[in-house]
Amino acid sequence: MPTETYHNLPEEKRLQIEKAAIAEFAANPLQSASINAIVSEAGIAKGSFYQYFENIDDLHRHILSIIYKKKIEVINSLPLDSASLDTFRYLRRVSQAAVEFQIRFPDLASIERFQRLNANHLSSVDPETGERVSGDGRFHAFLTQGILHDDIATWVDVDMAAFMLELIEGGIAPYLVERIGDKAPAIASGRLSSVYDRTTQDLFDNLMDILEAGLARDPQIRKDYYLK
Amino acid sequence: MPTETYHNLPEEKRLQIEKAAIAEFAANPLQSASINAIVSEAGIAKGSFYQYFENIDDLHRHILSIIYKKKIEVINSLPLDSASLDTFRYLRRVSQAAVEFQIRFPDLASIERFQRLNANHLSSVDPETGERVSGDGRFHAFLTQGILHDDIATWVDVDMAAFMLELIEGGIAPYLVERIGDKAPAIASGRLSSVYDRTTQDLFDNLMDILEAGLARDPQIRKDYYLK
DNA sequence: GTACAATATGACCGACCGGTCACATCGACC
DNA sequence: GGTCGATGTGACCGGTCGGTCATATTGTAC
Repeated sequence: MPTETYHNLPEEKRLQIEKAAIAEFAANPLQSASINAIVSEAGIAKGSFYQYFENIDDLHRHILSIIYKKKIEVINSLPLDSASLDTFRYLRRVSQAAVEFQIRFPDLASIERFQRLNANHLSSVDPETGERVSGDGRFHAFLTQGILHDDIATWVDVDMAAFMLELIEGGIAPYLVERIGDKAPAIASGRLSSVYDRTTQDLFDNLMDILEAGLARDPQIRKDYYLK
Repeated sequence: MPTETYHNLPEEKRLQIEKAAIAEFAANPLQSASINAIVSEAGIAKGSFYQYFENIDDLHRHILSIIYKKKIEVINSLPLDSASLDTFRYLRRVSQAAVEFQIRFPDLASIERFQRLNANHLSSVDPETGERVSGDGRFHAFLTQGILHDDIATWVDVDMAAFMLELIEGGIAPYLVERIGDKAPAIASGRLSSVYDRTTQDLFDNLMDILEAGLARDPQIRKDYYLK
Protein backbone atom coordinates (compact mmCIF):
# COMPACT_ATOMS: atom_id res chain seq x y z
CA MET A 1 0.00 0.00 0.00
CA PRO A 2 1.05 3.60 -0.61
CA THR A 3 3.33 5.13 2.00
CA GLU A 4 2.43 7.74 4.58
CA THR A 5 4.40 10.22 2.49
CA TYR A 6 2.05 9.62 -0.42
CA HIS A 7 -1.03 10.24 1.66
CA ASN A 8 0.49 13.54 2.89
CA LEU A 9 0.91 14.77 -0.68
CA PRO A 10 -1.21 17.71 -1.85
CA GLU A 11 -4.29 16.32 -3.56
CA GLU A 12 -3.43 17.91 -6.89
CA LYS A 13 -0.15 16.02 -7.07
CA ARG A 14 -1.77 12.77 -6.02
CA LEU A 15 -4.40 13.13 -8.71
CA GLN A 16 -1.69 13.86 -11.27
CA ILE A 17 0.10 10.64 -10.38
CA GLU A 18 -3.09 8.61 -10.37
CA LYS A 19 -4.13 10.03 -13.70
CA ALA A 20 -0.80 9.06 -15.25
CA ALA A 21 -0.99 5.60 -13.70
CA ILE A 22 -4.53 5.06 -14.93
CA ALA A 23 -3.54 6.02 -18.46
CA GLU A 24 -0.62 3.59 -18.39
CA PHE A 25 -2.55 0.70 -16.87
CA ALA A 26 -5.42 1.20 -19.28
CA ALA A 27 -3.08 1.01 -22.27
CA ASN A 28 -0.89 -1.84 -21.06
CA PRO A 29 -1.43 -4.98 -19.05
CA LEU A 30 0.32 -4.82 -15.70
CA GLN A 31 3.22 -6.98 -16.87
CA SER A 32 4.21 -4.49 -19.54
CA ALA A 33 3.28 -1.24 -17.80
CA SER A 34 6.26 1.04 -17.32
CA ILE A 35 7.19 2.96 -14.18
CA ASN A 36 9.33 5.26 -16.30
CA ALA A 37 6.33 6.13 -18.45
CA ILE A 38 4.22 6.88 -15.40
CA VAL A 39 6.73 9.12 -13.62
CA SER A 40 7.49 10.91 -16.85
CA GLU A 41 3.81 11.50 -17.57
CA ALA A 42 3.11 12.53 -13.99
CA GLY A 43 6.07 14.90 -13.99
CA ILE A 44 7.75 13.47 -10.90
CA ALA A 45 11.23 12.04 -10.37
CA LYS A 46 11.64 8.31 -10.35
CA GLY A 47 13.13 8.50 -6.87
CA SER A 48 9.89 10.07 -5.69
CA PHE A 49 7.92 7.17 -7.05
CA TYR A 50 9.76 4.85 -4.72
CA GLN A 51 9.01 7.15 -1.80
CA TYR A 52 5.31 6.69 -2.53
CA PHE A 53 5.03 3.09 -3.63
CA GLU A 54 6.92 -0.10 -3.02
CA ASN A 55 6.82 -1.04 -6.69
CA ILE A 56 4.45 -1.01 -9.62
CA ASP A 57 2.20 -3.72 -8.16
CA ASP A 58 1.70 -1.53 -5.13
CA LEU A 59 0.56 1.34 -7.31
CA HIS A 60 -1.61 -1.01 -9.34
CA ARG A 61 -3.39 -2.27 -6.24
CA HIS A 62 -3.94 1.34 -5.20
CA ILE A 63 -5.52 2.13 -8.55
CA LEU A 64 -7.71 -0.96 -8.30
CA SER A 65 -9.01 0.27 -4.96
CA ILE A 66 -9.84 3.62 -6.55
CA ILE A 67 -11.69 1.82 -9.32
CA TYR A 68 -13.62 -0.18 -6.78
CA LYS A 69 -14.71 2.94 -4.93
CA LYS A 70 -15.67 4.73 -8.13
CA LYS A 71 -17.76 1.78 -9.19
CA ILE A 72 -19.63 1.76 -5.92
CA GLU A 73 -20.26 5.47 -6.46
CA VAL A 74 -21.67 4.85 -9.91
CA ILE A 75 -23.89 2.05 -8.65
CA ASN A 76 -25.22 4.27 -5.89
CA SER A 77 -25.76 7.16 -8.30
CA LEU A 78 -28.31 5.12 -10.22
CA PRO A 79 -31.88 5.75 -9.16
CA LEU A 80 -33.13 3.07 -6.79
CA ASP A 81 -36.43 1.85 -8.11
CA SER A 82 -37.29 -0.23 -5.11
CA ALA A 83 -35.92 -0.72 -1.64
CA SER A 84 -35.41 -4.44 -2.00
CA LEU A 85 -34.47 -5.44 -5.49
CA ASP A 86 -35.69 -8.66 -6.93
CA THR A 87 -33.18 -10.82 -8.74
CA PHE A 88 -33.62 -9.37 -12.17
CA ARG A 89 -33.84 -5.78 -11.04
CA TYR A 90 -30.53 -6.39 -9.33
CA LEU A 91 -28.98 -7.81 -12.49
CA ARG A 92 -30.26 -4.88 -14.49
CA ARG A 93 -28.86 -2.49 -11.95
CA VAL A 94 -25.34 -3.87 -11.91
CA SER A 95 -25.29 -4.22 -15.70
CA GLN A 96 -26.55 -0.68 -16.04
CA ALA A 97 -23.82 0.44 -13.66
CA ALA A 98 -21.27 -1.39 -15.79
CA VAL A 99 -22.43 0.50 -18.87
CA GLU A 100 -22.49 3.86 -17.10
CA PHE A 101 -19.02 3.09 -15.74
CA GLN A 102 -17.73 2.05 -19.15
CA ILE A 103 -18.91 5.32 -20.65
CA ARG A 104 -17.86 7.67 -17.88
CA PHE A 105 -14.53 6.02 -17.06
CA PRO A 106 -13.42 4.00 -20.07
CA ASP A 107 -9.83 3.84 -18.80
CA LEU A 108 -10.91 2.41 -15.47
CA ALA A 109 -13.10 -0.10 -17.25
CA SER A 110 -10.15 -1.11 -19.40
CA ILE A 111 -7.99 -1.69 -16.34
CA GLU A 112 -10.75 -3.80 -14.85
CA ARG A 113 -10.85 -5.96 -17.96
CA PHE A 114 -7.09 -6.53 -17.83
CA GLN A 115 -7.46 -7.45 -14.19
CA ARG A 116 -10.26 -9.89 -14.84
CA LEU A 117 -7.98 -11.78 -17.23
CA ASN A 118 -5.33 -12.16 -14.54
CA ALA A 119 -7.74 -13.30 -11.87
CA ASN A 120 -7.11 -17.01 -11.84
CA HIS A 121 -9.63 -17.95 -9.20
CA LEU A 122 -12.90 -18.40 -11.07
CA SER A 123 -14.66 -19.78 -8.06
CA SER A 124 -13.89 -20.79 -4.54
CA VAL A 125 -15.39 -23.39 -2.28
CA ASP A 126 -17.05 -22.25 0.91
CA PRO A 127 -15.12 -24.03 3.70
CA GLU A 128 -18.23 -24.30 5.86
CA THR A 129 -20.89 -25.47 3.46
CA GLY A 130 -18.57 -27.03 0.89
CA GLU A 131 -20.56 -25.14 -1.71
CA ARG A 132 -18.89 -23.72 -4.79
CA VAL A 133 -19.23 -19.96 -5.14
CA SER A 134 -18.37 -18.13 -8.36
CA GLY A 135 -16.58 -14.82 -8.47
CA ASP A 136 -17.37 -12.41 -5.68
CA GLY A 137 -20.50 -14.35 -4.77
CA ARG A 138 -22.99 -11.53 -5.35
CA PHE A 139 -24.82 -13.27 -8.16
CA HIS A 140 -24.59 -16.59 -6.42
CA ALA A 141 -26.27 -15.16 -3.34
CA PHE A 142 -28.92 -13.40 -5.38
CA LEU A 143 -29.79 -16.48 -7.37
CA THR A 144 -30.03 -18.53 -4.19
CA GLN A 145 -32.40 -15.94 -2.80
CA GLY A 146 -34.23 -15.94 -6.11
CA ILE A 147 -34.93 -19.64 -5.80
CA LEU A 148 -36.15 -19.21 -2.23
CA HIS A 149 -38.47 -16.44 -3.37
CA ASP A 150 -39.79 -18.53 -6.29
CA ASP A 151 -38.25 -16.07 -8.77
CA ILE A 152 -35.78 -18.56 -10.20
CA ALA A 153 -36.47 -22.02 -11.56
CA THR A 154 -35.42 -24.69 -9.11
CA TRP A 155 -33.55 -26.76 -11.67
CA VAL A 156 -31.09 -23.96 -12.43
CA ASP A 157 -27.51 -24.75 -11.42
CA VAL A 158 -27.04 -21.70 -9.27
CA ASP A 159 -23.31 -21.37 -9.47
CA MET A 160 -23.03 -21.90 -13.19
CA ALA A 161 -25.81 -19.39 -13.77
CA ALA A 162 -24.00 -16.97 -11.45
CA PHE A 163 -20.83 -17.42 -13.46
CA MET A 164 -22.75 -16.83 -16.67
CA LEU A 165 -24.30 -13.65 -15.32
CA GLU A 166 -20.89 -12.40 -14.24
CA LEU A 167 -19.57 -13.08 -17.71
CA ILE A 168 -22.40 -11.03 -19.15
CA GLU A 169 -22.06 -8.24 -16.62
CA GLY A 170 -18.33 -8.01 -17.26
CA GLY A 171 -18.51 -8.12 -21.02
CA ILE A 172 -21.71 -6.50 -22.18
CA ALA A 173 -20.81 -2.88 -21.41
CA PRO A 174 -18.40 -2.22 -24.29
CA TYR A 175 -20.88 -3.76 -26.68
CA LEU A 176 -23.80 -1.68 -25.49
CA VAL A 177 -21.65 1.44 -25.66
CA GLU A 178 -20.89 0.61 -29.28
CA ARG A 179 -24.60 0.16 -29.93
CA ILE A 180 -25.51 3.42 -28.26
CA GLY A 181 -23.11 5.13 -30.62
CA ASP A 182 -23.13 8.88 -30.63
CA LYS A 183 -25.17 9.11 -27.48
CA ALA A 184 -22.20 8.05 -25.39
CA PRO A 185 -20.60 11.52 -25.29
CA ALA A 186 -23.70 13.03 -23.74
CA ILE A 187 -23.62 10.38 -21.06
CA ALA A 188 -19.87 10.70 -20.57
CA SER A 189 -20.19 14.45 -20.07
CA GLY A 190 -22.74 13.84 -17.35
CA ARG A 191 -25.53 15.59 -19.25
CA LEU A 192 -27.37 12.32 -19.57
CA SER A 193 -27.54 9.14 -17.58
CA SER A 194 -27.82 5.92 -19.51
CA VAL A 195 -30.85 5.27 -17.31
CA TYR A 196 -32.78 7.90 -19.21
CA ASP A 197 -31.68 6.98 -22.70
CA ARG A 198 -34.32 5.19 -24.69
CA THR A 199 -32.05 3.09 -26.89
CA THR A 200 -30.05 1.88 -23.94
CA GLN A 201 -33.13 0.92 -22.02
CA ASP A 202 -34.60 -0.95 -24.97
CA LEU A 203 -31.44 -2.99 -25.23
CA PHE A 204 -31.46 -3.60 -21.51
CA ASP A 205 -35.07 -4.69 -21.66
CA ASN A 206 -34.22 -7.12 -24.38
CA LEU A 207 -31.26 -8.56 -22.50
CA MET A 208 -33.20 -8.84 -19.26
CA ASP A 209 -36.11 -10.48 -21.05
CA ILE A 210 -33.78 -13.13 -22.43
CA LEU A 211 -32.15 -13.79 -19.07
CA GLU A 212 -35.39 -13.62 -17.18
CA ALA A 213 -37.09 -16.02 -19.55
CA GLY A 214 -34.09 -18.32 -19.21
CA LEU A 215 -33.88 -18.31 -15.47
CA ALA A 216 -37.32 -17.43 -14.18
CA ARG A 217 -39.54 -20.00 -12.63
CA ASP A 218 -42.66 -18.48 -14.08
CA PRO A 219 -42.53 -18.56 -17.87
CA GLN A 220 -45.62 -16.30 -18.00
CA ILE A 221 -43.21 -13.41 -18.17
CA ARG A 222 -42.51 -14.23 -21.80
CA LYS A 223 -43.48 -11.66 -24.37
CA ASP A 224 -45.06 -14.02 -26.84
CA TYR A 225 -46.46 -17.44 -26.25
CA TYR A 226 -45.85 -18.93 -29.62
CA LEU A 227 -48.42 -16.71 -31.18
CA LYS A 228 -48.20 -16.44 -34.92
CA MET B 1 3.91 -14.43 -42.47
CA PRO B 2 6.75 -16.88 -41.91
CA THR B 3 9.46 -16.93 -44.57
CA GLU B 4 10.07 -19.60 -47.17
CA THR B 5 13.09 -20.63 -45.11
CA TYR B 6 10.83 -21.42 -42.19
CA HIS B 7 8.53 -23.58 -44.26
CA ASN B 8 11.56 -25.51 -45.54
CA LEU B 9 12.64 -26.36 -42.01
CA PRO B 10 12.44 -29.99 -40.88
CA GLU B 11 9.13 -30.52 -39.13
CA GLU B 12 10.79 -31.40 -35.83
CA LYS B 13 12.52 -28.05 -35.64
CA ARG B 14 9.38 -26.16 -36.63
CA LEU B 15 7.41 -27.92 -33.91
CA GLN B 16 10.13 -27.10 -31.40
CA ILE B 17 9.89 -23.42 -32.24
CA GLU B 18 6.11 -23.42 -32.20
CA LYS B 19 6.05 -25.22 -28.88
CA ALA B 20 8.35 -22.62 -27.34
CA ALA B 21 6.32 -19.78 -28.83
CA ILE B 22 3.05 -21.24 -27.56
CA ALA B 23 4.45 -21.56 -24.05
CA GLU B 24 5.62 -17.95 -24.11
CA PHE B 25 2.41 -16.52 -25.56
CA ALA B 26 0.30 -18.51 -23.13
CA ALA B 27 2.20 -17.12 -20.15
CA ASN B 28 2.51 -13.52 -21.34
CA PRO B 29 0.32 -11.16 -23.32
CA LEU B 30 1.85 -10.33 -26.68
CA GLN B 31 3.13 -6.95 -25.48
CA SER B 32 5.35 -8.55 -22.87
CA ALA B 33 6.28 -11.75 -24.66
CA SER B 34 10.01 -12.09 -25.20
CA ILE B 35 11.79 -13.17 -28.37
CA ASN B 36 14.85 -13.98 -26.30
CA ALA B 37 12.84 -16.35 -24.15
CA ILE B 38 11.41 -18.09 -27.21
CA VAL B 39 14.70 -18.61 -29.03
CA SER B 40 16.36 -19.74 -25.82
CA GLU B 41 13.59 -22.22 -25.09
CA ALA B 42 13.49 -23.43 -28.68
CA GLY B 43 17.26 -23.85 -28.77
CA ILE B 44 17.86 -21.70 -31.83
CA ALA B 45 20.02 -18.63 -32.35
CA LYS B 46 18.36 -15.25 -32.32
CA GLY B 47 19.67 -14.57 -35.80
CA SER B 48 17.77 -17.63 -36.99
CA PHE B 49 14.56 -16.25 -35.57
CA TYR B 50 14.84 -13.29 -37.89
CA GLN B 51 15.39 -15.61 -40.82
CA TYR B 52 12.04 -17.22 -40.07
CA PHE B 53 9.88 -14.34 -38.92
CA GLU B 54 9.73 -10.62 -39.50
CA ASN B 55 9.20 -9.92 -35.81
CA ILE B 56 7.28 -11.24 -32.87
CA ASP B 57 3.89 -10.17 -34.26
CA ASP B 58 4.60 -12.26 -37.33
CA LEU B 59 5.22 -15.31 -35.17
CA HIS B 60 2.15 -14.51 -33.07
CA ARG B 61 -0.06 -14.39 -36.15
CA HIS B 62 1.39 -17.71 -37.24
CA ILE B 63 0.54 -19.27 -33.87
CA LEU B 64 -2.98 -17.84 -34.05
CA SER B 65 -3.47 -19.52 -37.40
CA ILE B 66 -2.34 -22.81 -35.87
CA ILE B 67 -4.82 -22.32 -33.03
CA TYR B 68 -7.57 -21.64 -35.52
CA LYS B 69 -6.84 -24.87 -37.40
CA LYS B 70 -6.62 -26.91 -34.20
CA LYS B 71 -9.96 -25.56 -33.09
CA ILE B 72 -11.61 -26.54 -36.33
CA GLU B 73 -10.13 -30.00 -35.83
CA VAL B 74 -11.61 -30.24 -32.34
CA ILE B 75 -15.00 -29.08 -33.54
CA ASN B 76 -14.98 -31.65 -36.31
CA SER B 77 -13.83 -34.37 -33.94
CA LEU B 78 -17.06 -34.05 -31.95
CA PRO B 79 -19.71 -36.54 -32.98
CA LEU B 80 -22.24 -34.99 -35.30
CA ASP B 81 -25.65 -35.78 -33.93
CA SER B 82 -27.56 -34.49 -36.90
CA ALA B 83 -26.73 -33.36 -40.37
CA SER B 84 -28.29 -29.95 -40.01
CA LEU B 85 -28.01 -28.61 -36.52
CA ASP B 86 -30.78 -26.57 -35.04
CA THR B 87 -29.86 -23.37 -33.28
CA PHE B 88 -29.38 -24.79 -29.83
CA ARG B 89 -27.62 -27.92 -30.95
CA TYR B 90 -25.19 -25.63 -32.71
CA LEU B 91 -24.62 -23.59 -29.59
CA ARG B 92 -24.04 -26.71 -27.56
CA ARG B 93 -21.62 -27.98 -30.12
CA VAL B 94 -19.42 -24.89 -30.22
CA SER B 95 -19.48 -24.57 -26.43
CA GLN B 96 -18.61 -28.21 -26.09
CA ALA B 97 -15.77 -27.70 -28.53
CA ALA B 98 -14.55 -24.78 -26.41
CA VAL B 99 -14.44 -27.00 -23.33
CA GLU B 100 -12.73 -29.86 -25.13
CA PHE B 101 -10.24 -27.34 -26.54
CA GLN B 102 -9.63 -25.81 -23.13
CA ILE B 103 -8.84 -29.20 -21.65
CA ARG B 104 -6.77 -30.61 -24.46
CA PHE B 105 -4.85 -27.44 -25.33
CA PRO B 106 -4.93 -25.14 -22.30
CA ASP B 107 -2.01 -23.08 -23.61
CA LEU B 108 -3.74 -22.45 -26.91
CA ALA B 109 -6.91 -21.49 -25.06
CA SER B 110 -4.93 -19.08 -22.93
CA ILE B 111 -3.46 -17.41 -26.02
CA GLU B 112 -6.95 -17.12 -27.43
CA ARG B 113 -8.15 -15.35 -24.29
CA PHE B 114 -5.30 -12.86 -24.45
CA GLN B 115 -6.15 -12.27 -28.06
CA ARG B 116 -9.82 -11.70 -27.34
CA LEU B 117 -8.85 -8.90 -24.98
CA ASN B 118 -6.87 -7.15 -27.68
CA ALA B 119 -9.53 -7.50 -30.33
CA ASN B 120 -11.07 -4.07 -30.37
CA HIS B 121 -13.67 -4.71 -33.03
CA LEU B 122 -16.68 -6.02 -31.14
CA SER B 123 -18.92 -5.79 -34.12
CA SER B 124 -18.86 -4.58 -37.65
CA VAL B 125 -21.57 -3.19 -39.88
CA ASP B 126 -22.37 -5.08 -43.05
CA PRO B 127 -21.75 -2.56 -45.86
CA GLU B 128 -24.54 -4.05 -48.00
CA THR B 129 -27.39 -4.44 -45.56
CA GLY B 130 -26.23 -1.87 -43.01
CA GLU B 131 -26.87 -4.50 -40.39
CA ARG B 132 -24.66 -4.78 -37.32
CA VAL B 133 -22.92 -8.12 -36.96
CA SER B 134 -21.18 -9.16 -33.77
CA GLY B 135 -17.88 -11.00 -33.69
CA ASP B 136 -17.29 -13.46 -36.50
CA GLY B 137 -20.99 -13.51 -37.34
CA ARG B 138 -21.54 -17.21 -36.72
CA PHE B 139 -24.00 -16.71 -33.90
CA HIS B 140 -25.63 -13.79 -35.63
CA ALA B 141 -26.31 -15.93 -38.69
CA PHE B 142 -27.57 -18.83 -36.64
CA LEU B 143 -29.93 -16.69 -34.61
CA THR B 144 -31.26 -15.12 -37.77
CA GLN B 145 -31.88 -18.59 -39.14
CA GLY B 146 -33.38 -19.55 -35.80
CA ILE B 147 -35.98 -16.82 -36.10
CA LEU B 148 -36.82 -17.83 -39.67
CA HIS B 149 -37.26 -21.42 -38.51
CA ASP B 150 -39.47 -20.39 -35.58
CA ASP B 151 -36.83 -21.57 -33.10
CA ILE B 152 -36.06 -18.15 -31.70
CA ALA B 153 -38.49 -15.60 -30.32
CA THR B 154 -39.07 -12.79 -32.78
CA TRP B 155 -38.56 -10.03 -30.26
CA VAL B 156 -34.97 -11.07 -29.51
CA ASP B 157 -32.39 -8.48 -30.55
CA VAL B 158 -30.40 -10.83 -32.74
CA ASP B 159 -27.08 -9.05 -32.58
CA MET B 160 -27.08 -8.46 -28.85
CA ALA B 161 -28.05 -12.06 -28.25
CA ALA B 162 -25.25 -13.13 -30.61
CA PHE B 163 -22.79 -11.05 -28.63
CA MET B 164 -24.06 -12.56 -25.40
CA LEU B 165 -23.66 -16.08 -26.74
CA GLU B 166 -20.13 -15.31 -27.87
CA LEU B 167 -19.35 -14.01 -24.41
CA ILE B 168 -20.60 -17.25 -22.93
CA GLU B 169 -18.86 -19.45 -25.48
CA GLY B 170 -15.58 -17.63 -24.88
CA GLY B 171 -15.75 -17.62 -21.10
CA ILE B 172 -17.56 -20.71 -19.95
CA ALA B 173 -14.87 -23.27 -20.77
CA PRO B 174 -12.43 -22.54 -17.92
CA TYR B 175 -15.32 -22.56 -15.49
CA LEU B 176 -16.67 -25.89 -16.65
CA VAL B 177 -13.19 -27.37 -16.52
CA GLU B 178 -12.94 -26.26 -12.92
CA ARG B 179 -16.31 -27.86 -12.21
CA ILE B 180 -15.35 -31.11 -13.90
CA GLY B 181 -12.37 -31.26 -11.59
CA ASP B 182 -10.35 -34.45 -11.63
CA LYS B 183 -11.99 -35.73 -14.75
CA ALA B 184 -10.10 -33.25 -16.88
CA PRO B 185 -6.87 -35.32 -17.03
CA ALA B 186 -8.71 -38.26 -18.53
CA ILE B 187 -10.11 -35.97 -21.20
CA ALA B 188 -6.79 -34.25 -21.76
CA SER B 189 -5.04 -37.56 -22.30
CA GLY B 190 -7.58 -38.43 -24.98
CA ARG B 191 -8.95 -41.38 -23.05
CA LEU B 192 -12.27 -39.62 -22.67
CA SER B 193 -14.16 -37.02 -24.63
CA SER B 194 -16.10 -34.44 -22.65
CA VAL B 195 -19.02 -35.53 -24.81
CA TYR B 196 -19.22 -38.78 -22.92
CA ASP B 197 -18.71 -37.43 -19.43
CA ARG B 198 -21.86 -37.32 -17.38
CA THR B 199 -21.04 -34.33 -15.16
CA THR B 200 -20.05 -32.24 -18.15
CA GLN B 201 -23.19 -33.10 -20.01
CA ASP B 202 -25.39 -32.30 -17.02
CA LEU B 203 -23.83 -28.87 -16.79
CA PHE B 204 -24.21 -28.37 -20.52
CA ASP B 205 -27.84 -29.40 -20.30
CA ASN B 206 -28.39 -26.88 -17.57
CA LEU B 207 -26.71 -24.09 -19.50
CA MET B 208 -28.53 -24.92 -22.70
CA ASP B 209 -31.84 -25.09 -20.87
CA ILE B 210 -31.29 -21.60 -19.53
CA LEU B 211 -30.31 -20.18 -22.89
CA GLU B 212 -32.98 -22.07 -24.74
CA ALA B 213 -35.67 -20.95 -22.35
CA GLY B 214 -34.39 -17.40 -22.72
CA LEU B 215 -34.26 -17.33 -26.47
CA ALA B 216 -36.69 -19.91 -27.69
CA ARG B 217 -39.96 -18.96 -29.22
CA ASP B 218 -41.73 -21.94 -27.76
CA PRO B 219 -41.62 -21.85 -23.98
CA GLN B 220 -42.95 -25.40 -23.85
CA ILE B 221 -39.37 -26.48 -23.71
CA ARG B 222 -39.19 -25.40 -20.09
CA LYS B 223 -38.58 -28.10 -17.53
CA ASP B 224 -41.18 -26.96 -15.03
CA TYR B 225 -44.21 -24.88 -15.64
CA TYR B 226 -44.49 -23.29 -12.26
CA LEU B 227 -45.40 -26.59 -10.73
CA LYS B 228 -45.09 -26.72 -7.00
C1' DG C 1 37.99 -31.47 -54.90
C1' DT C 2 35.72 -26.14 -56.11
C1' DA C 3 32.07 -22.79 -56.23
C1' DC C 4 28.21 -20.70 -54.61
C1' DA C 5 23.89 -20.00 -52.46
C1' DA C 6 21.19 -21.04 -48.41
C1' DT C 7 21.20 -21.26 -43.71
C1' DA C 8 22.94 -20.82 -38.85
C1' DT C 9 25.18 -18.23 -35.29
C1' DG C 10 25.98 -15.23 -31.26
C1' DA C 11 28.55 -11.03 -30.23
C1' DC C 12 27.16 -6.61 -30.42
C1' DC C 13 24.20 -2.26 -30.66
C1' DG C 14 21.29 1.37 -28.70
C1' DA C 15 17.15 1.70 -25.99
C1' DC C 16 14.64 0.90 -22.19
C1' DC C 17 13.72 -1.51 -17.92
C1' DG C 18 13.18 -1.53 -12.42
C1' DG C 19 15.55 -0.03 -8.70
C1' DT C 20 19.25 2.62 -5.82
C1' DC C 21 21.45 6.32 -3.60
C1' DA C 22 24.25 10.38 -2.72
C1' DC C 23 22.93 14.71 -2.75
C1' DA C 24 19.77 18.94 -3.07
C1' DT C 25 15.85 21.25 -1.41
C1' DC C 26 12.23 22.33 1.69
C1' DG C 27 9.86 23.50 5.97
C1' DA C 28 9.25 23.68 10.81
C1' DC C 29 11.18 24.82 15.02
C1' DC C 30 14.64 27.21 17.90
C1' DG D 1 20.56 33.06 11.25
C1' DG D 2 21.14 27.43 12.39
C1' DT D 3 19.53 22.63 12.87
C1' DC D 4 17.38 18.63 11.38
C1' DG D 5 14.09 15.46 9.65
C1' DA D 6 11.09 14.97 5.59
C1' DT D 7 10.84 15.16 0.89
C1' DG D 8 12.54 15.64 -3.97
C1' DT D 9 15.89 14.49 -7.58
C1' DG D 10 18.15 12.34 -11.57
C1' DA D 11 22.53 10.16 -12.67
C1' DC D 12 23.76 5.70 -12.37
C1' DC D 13 23.61 0.45 -11.94
C1' DG D 14 23.03 -4.24 -13.82
C1' DG D 15 19.80 -6.51 -16.89
C1' DT D 16 16.89 -7.43 -20.63
C1' DC D 17 14.88 -5.96 -24.69
C1' DG D 18 14.35 -6.13 -30.13
C1' DG D 19 17.10 -6.09 -33.86
C1' DT D 20 21.62 -6.35 -36.85
C1' DC D 21 25.40 -8.33 -39.17
C1' DA D 22 29.98 -10.23 -40.11
C1' DT D 23 31.24 -14.64 -40.06
C1' DA D 24 30.81 -19.77 -39.92
C1' DT D 25 28.55 -23.81 -41.43
C1' DT D 26 25.93 -26.58 -44.45
C1' DG D 27 23.96 -28.39 -48.76
C1' DT D 28 24.16 -28.87 -53.61
C1' DA D 29 25.80 -28.97 -58.22
C1' DC D 30 29.64 -29.58 -60.96
